[in-house]
Amino acid sequence: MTRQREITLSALKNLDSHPTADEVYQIVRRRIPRISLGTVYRNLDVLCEQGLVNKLEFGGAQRRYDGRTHYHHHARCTNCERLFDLPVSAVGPINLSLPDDLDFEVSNVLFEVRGVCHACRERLQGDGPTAH
Amino acid sequence: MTRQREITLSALKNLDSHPTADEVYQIVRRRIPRISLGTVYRNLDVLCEQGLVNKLEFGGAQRRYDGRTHYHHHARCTNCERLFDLPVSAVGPINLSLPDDLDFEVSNVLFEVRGVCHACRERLQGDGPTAH
DNA sequence: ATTGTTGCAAAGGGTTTGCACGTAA
DNA sequence: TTACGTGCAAACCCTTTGCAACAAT
Repeated sequence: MTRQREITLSALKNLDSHPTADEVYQIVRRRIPRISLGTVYRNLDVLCEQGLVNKLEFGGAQRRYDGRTHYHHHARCTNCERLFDLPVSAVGPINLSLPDDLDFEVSNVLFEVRGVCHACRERLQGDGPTAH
Repeated sequence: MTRQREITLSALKNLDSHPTADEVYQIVRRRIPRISLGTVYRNLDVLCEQGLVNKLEFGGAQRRYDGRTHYHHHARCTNCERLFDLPVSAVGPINLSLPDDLDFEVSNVLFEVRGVCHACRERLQGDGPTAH
């Protein structure tokens, strides 16, 4: 556990957002100015393998990282690309019954709740009809 | 509706797989050898906007296109990256109840069933303990 | 000593874009 | 004719990688 890895981890743990690798890089850089983005990527990978951090990959969007590793879902604003945590209770139980003849071994199911967040709705309304 | 766009559309409609843009390109090229990959991308975009085709974006995987536009889910093999259609009935009703204070306007929910397909499981078992 | 990690810079893969030319309406 | 679509190639963005120097055990 190098200084670089340690600080990368604590940056993520102290954040309650879901930063991209580059955002993590910018934060870590304040304490280790010469760290490289490659190192941040590598360390985030290692920390994921160790289960200390989660990698969030959403369709058509940049990868993000999450310092909270307990099981939860996310809502993604398709306007500003921010993510919002959803408690597990926000999504009812999932009943999967795949066709037998498919013979597919499910390992996990990923939800992606997409929509527009509060802030963006306000902004879009303001912009809407009267926009320049 | 140009020849390029027409043939791109029919390529996708005649396929029951979920090709990447490049796979569509390879197919269309057999009939329009000088078509460019850029044109295929642009036409797939237009066809999506017209609702004639669907764009499938999965976390951490290459984008794929789907000529069947009725509502259905997919199972994705994390080994070979192939997609398998799931009838709507394979997934029970989704009950979302987002926290009120989040004030998030949901537009759609995307499922990603991940696992290993039949063919890959067979292959992996063969490879398994006795692999090279 | 040995293995793992770093910074750097370049390569990589998929997708998008600027441009001048060509084609559909 | 006018707007739109095309082929080409370069740009783009995010992520990964090769490498030689360096640090951890």
